[in-house]
Amino acid sequence: MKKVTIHEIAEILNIDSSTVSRALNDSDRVNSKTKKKVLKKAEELGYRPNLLASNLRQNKSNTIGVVVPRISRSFFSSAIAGIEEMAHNADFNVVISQSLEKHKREQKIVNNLFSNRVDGILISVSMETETSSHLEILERAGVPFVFFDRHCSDMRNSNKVLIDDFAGAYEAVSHLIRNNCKRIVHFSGPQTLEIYKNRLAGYKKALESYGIPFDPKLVITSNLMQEDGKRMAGKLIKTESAIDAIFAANDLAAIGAMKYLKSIDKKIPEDIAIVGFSNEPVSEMIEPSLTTLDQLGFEIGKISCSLLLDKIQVKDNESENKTIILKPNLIIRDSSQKKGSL
Amino acid sequence: MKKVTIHEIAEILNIDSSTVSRALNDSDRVNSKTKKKVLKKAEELGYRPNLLASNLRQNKSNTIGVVVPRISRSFFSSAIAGIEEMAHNADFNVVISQSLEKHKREQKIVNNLFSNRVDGILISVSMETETSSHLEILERAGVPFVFFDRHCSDMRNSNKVLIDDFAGAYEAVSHLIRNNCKRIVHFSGPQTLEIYKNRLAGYKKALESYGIPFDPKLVITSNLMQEDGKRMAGKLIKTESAIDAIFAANDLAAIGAMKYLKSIDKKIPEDIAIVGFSNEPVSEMIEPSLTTLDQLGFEIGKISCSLLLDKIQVKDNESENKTIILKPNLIIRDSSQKKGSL
DNA sequence: TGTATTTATACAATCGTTTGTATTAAAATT
DNA sequence: AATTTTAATACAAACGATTGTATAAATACA
Repeated sequence: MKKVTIHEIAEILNIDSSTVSRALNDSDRVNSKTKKKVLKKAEELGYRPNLLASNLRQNKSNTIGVVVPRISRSFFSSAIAGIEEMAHNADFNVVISQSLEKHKREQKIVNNLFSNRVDGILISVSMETETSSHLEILERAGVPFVFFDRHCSDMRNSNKVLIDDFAGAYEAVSHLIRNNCKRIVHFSGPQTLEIYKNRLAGYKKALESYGIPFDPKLVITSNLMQEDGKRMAGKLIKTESAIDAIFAANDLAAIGAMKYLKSIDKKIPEDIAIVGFSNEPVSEMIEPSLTTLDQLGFEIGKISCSLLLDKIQVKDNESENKTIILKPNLIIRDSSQKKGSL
Repeated sequence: MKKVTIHEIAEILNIDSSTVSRALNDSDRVNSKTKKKVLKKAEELGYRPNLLASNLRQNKSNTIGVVVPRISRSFFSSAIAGIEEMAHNADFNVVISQSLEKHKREQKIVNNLFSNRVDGILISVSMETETSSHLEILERAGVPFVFFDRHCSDMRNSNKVLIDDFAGAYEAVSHLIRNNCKRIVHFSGPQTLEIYKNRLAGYKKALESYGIPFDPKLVITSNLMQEDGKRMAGKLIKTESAIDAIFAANDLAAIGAMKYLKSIDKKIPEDIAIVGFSNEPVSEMIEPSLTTLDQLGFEIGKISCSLLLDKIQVKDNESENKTIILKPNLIIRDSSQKKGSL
């Protein structure tokens, strides 16, 4: 019923607890016969080390904390898979928390991770997060952290692994243009988030490159839920009859639009071509399958974790901060390829 | 750079650390003026309690551990959402781990949670897990745990919150029959798993209730991937031309079948009605939207967490173990309702 | 005024480890 | 045989909080 400690083992074997500790940690300061006795007794009693005590003493936890907006989003669960693979290889534990896009919860989580003395933190901030003040505590105490995908732009000097949203958007829109689309709508997200700003910028740049004038009426901002996609598509069809493509800043909004357009008998991609962003699993299941940008979740997870582990291991805490940028992959499916195009 | 402790605060204010501790915990044994001084200084120095030390001393962590096969499965992420809601209300923290369906990893996770002295554990076991031996350590030390959805059937007496797969399948098939379906195919899963056995049994029972003879040729077992669904549908169309409905033991296989049937111009639900199982998000996004059984992930999460919190709070550890069984909800969508039926 | 009570704080032990230093006995070296 | 070295273990102080008990000063009561 009570939890077994090294002291009990020590008492039973009539040796000191420090010897038991060293035996369990396979130190060469203890005789191999004693080691065997200790190991046997520990096994027998079902001994499990108290990591609270151990971590407290050693001032490290061999654990990294991960903070994401939602674990259910495919990009984030893939990233977590990558993080766990890398961390477990290095014999680190991983604890996962989700902010549910709330800044308050994110703040609480960071404080809690810090209070539990994790060795480092990987974070992708919530939509509500505008400043990095809740991370100051980490800087002050020298706890290394790495942003992935979403970062705090007010923090001039930080470690981050990002997706090149600009390049992704540019490629997506270029693809649409090469498929003979001329009036291309962009569904954009909250402009507080860097990523949506960059996707919008990539959209504009692509238009410019191909000599298509930018029309602000074709950019609509929302929270990019499926319902938003439907609603926005509905509004557009009424006011802008000539549109021939939609580039949505996420898949959900793209799918919402697609459903609405199908319901009013628009053909996709013949009448209106659609491209999403994120490569959610659903994007290849719907019909027509959705062209989208894969954000390399697993890859990002691995890379950012490896960067964090580097920071943790070199205690030289003034090592240069790093920014790594990955280009998303355009996955071309059926929703964007008008026949007769190249 | 160094982490702030109560001792530093004590030294600066020239008081004892025990007073600082009591001040921070708002004890009435310390003068309100002193409290204010302490709080102000703590804030100023960016003090954050060391929970390793605090939990060690108090022999509790206010944390519950959650073990699931994969966080990316919608059912599990919903369950986690339910767990977190309930836990946070009760001021408990939640740490999430995924076994990735590996028994070895599950074992490691359980040991690690125990070593970190979580107050209780919620677990849905991996596909590979056949016995409960890796949970003995919890029983021995009196750490309460609750199974949800998937449990260890070798453990005679345990706390668990389960889905009534039999009833769900029965309801799904009854629904098809009431929609004038007579030759109903069942896509079943690995018979090693309780859940698939029960779904098959529910299917049989429904047929029996409505006086439809059971035909073993209409039951096909696979791993229920999307490809399996396609393949099985293809085979069936060739050999059993009279079929008018499919009840698949998961959504993926149902969607695979649906895609194949659409590709050969079968009308759904007019020619063939389809029902899935699990209510994956994609099931309402595809067309026609898929009738399926919702497994009440959020609900299960809340209920099992509440059960666990009860066990944690009554230290009387010989309180009766509980089994709670929830009936899944049939979500009727477009894929199963033949027109002209009731 | 002297004693009892209250209030505010200090002291010290504790949680379960780890780890530097001290101790003792045995082995190796001279 | 005397001394040094090595090996194996014991002792004790940490890590940072909590908490029971002791103490001192201030207030209340007689």
